[in-house]
Amino acid sequence: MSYSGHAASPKFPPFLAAAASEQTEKKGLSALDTLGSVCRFRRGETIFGEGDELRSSYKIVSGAVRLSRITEDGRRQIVEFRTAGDFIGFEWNDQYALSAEAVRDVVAVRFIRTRVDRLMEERSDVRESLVALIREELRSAHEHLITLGCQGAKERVANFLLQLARKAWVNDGETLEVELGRQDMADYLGLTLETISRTLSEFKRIGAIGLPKRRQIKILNKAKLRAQTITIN
Amino acid sequence: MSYSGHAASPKFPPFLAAAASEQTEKKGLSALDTLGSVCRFRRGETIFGEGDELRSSYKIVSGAVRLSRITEDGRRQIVEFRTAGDFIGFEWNDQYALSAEAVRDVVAVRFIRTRVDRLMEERSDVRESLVALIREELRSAHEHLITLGCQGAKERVANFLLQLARKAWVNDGETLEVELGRQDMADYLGLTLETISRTLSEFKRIGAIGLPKRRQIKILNKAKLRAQTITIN
DNA sequence: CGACCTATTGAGGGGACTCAAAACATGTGG
DNA sequence: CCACATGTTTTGAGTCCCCTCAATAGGTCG
Repeated sequence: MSYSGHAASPKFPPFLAAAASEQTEKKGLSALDTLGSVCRFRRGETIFGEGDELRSSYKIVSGAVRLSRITEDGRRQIVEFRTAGDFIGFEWNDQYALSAEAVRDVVAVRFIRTRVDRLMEERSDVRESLVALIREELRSAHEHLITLGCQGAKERVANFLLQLARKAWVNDGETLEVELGRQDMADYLGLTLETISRTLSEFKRIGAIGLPKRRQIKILNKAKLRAQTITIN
Repeated sequence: MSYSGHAASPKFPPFLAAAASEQTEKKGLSALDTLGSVCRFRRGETIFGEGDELRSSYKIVSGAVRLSRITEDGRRQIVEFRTAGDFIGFEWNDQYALSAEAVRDVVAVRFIRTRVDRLMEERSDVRESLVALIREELRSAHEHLITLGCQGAKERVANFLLQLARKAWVNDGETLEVELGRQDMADYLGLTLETISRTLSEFKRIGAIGLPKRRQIKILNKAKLRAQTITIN
């Protein structure tokens, strides 16, 4: 992802604006650009909570966010991770259906809901794009259902890594700069952190991945990983 | 569910029209009524297939439908069951993201997609209602993710039964006329049919449910069932 | 009645969980 | 810079839950 000429500039607001705008255009939502304001969240901070009144939505400029639900008895299911260029909080009406927390430091653009609603009424293209966003979320949830309903641990982890590699997590060539703890991966994949750890260790043993340091995963051999996603059964 | 005075009438089309209309109004989609045509599907019949071009959407008048995805290697995940009053095929654009099959004989109203689109452009209330439908689907998928990601077999089955009881499956007082095979329940809950069978047998043993005959489940004690949904952990 | 499909029940095995300890990172204050 | 405290990750041992395979029972339909 190139930030045109701004990457070298130390000035922050114009840099962010450029990055934000570039990302927004891709989803046909450049009309939003005029009504957002930049904001920041520290790692671990809550952006919004499940059940809270829905006042604002966000576009992520940098960092990563986890969207999750907690059951009454304290079990957590992470529904999705969102990264640079993704939108959060647009998929509901009155209140947030999921909690959003910063997995690592996040820069985002905040949109006041009432203004978004007004824009939606005026511009059918924005409306269409936002509905497309919800549809995409639904598609992704269906994919996730298959993971949790049909797959074994190795399949889940391997698919997850390949999924991350396709998204914005890739740093240089193949190193995933995943600022994700084992517990987060576990809660996303419906496993325990020990199972995640063991599975990653095994992938490392067979040379599919490398684990250079804490919270970094290097994809060494996609074919071997893909082989793990197939169960002979 | 009462069909006003028509229930006694043997004439079919007006009866169906009344039932259909009544159900549609509840979701703010009565404007659809004028452009639908009644159609039927036998048990097991495919209504539409995943990946097919999206030409029509449906409202279910009676019967039940399963929405599912099949993985390349043949595993099936049922995403949702839909019954009388529910809509299917409205949540996507170009092609169906899920397959729909009749679990038992289905009477439905078919809506040609192009006409629905035209109506949506004209009437913002219809548009709103259809987006609300997608949102509801998304909420339901999130609920399902928790089931598959966090719960044990007994919890899944117990919750499922209570869920059915809340929906349109109830016949008389408490007997669920579930025209669902064990395999369907298994594919919905991410279990095997043997586990479903064993779990139901145990619920029967403790007096929570009765299994009067094939494909009928009688809820005898909701409290006991609810107790099964809680794991002391 | 017999063929077929679905459901139940049993025995055994395996995969993921639980509990626990050790290894490793990261941050803090002396 | 080191010593220490804290939090995360890895690894091990043992258990349990659910799956697999297999046989039996029950229902339905010709």
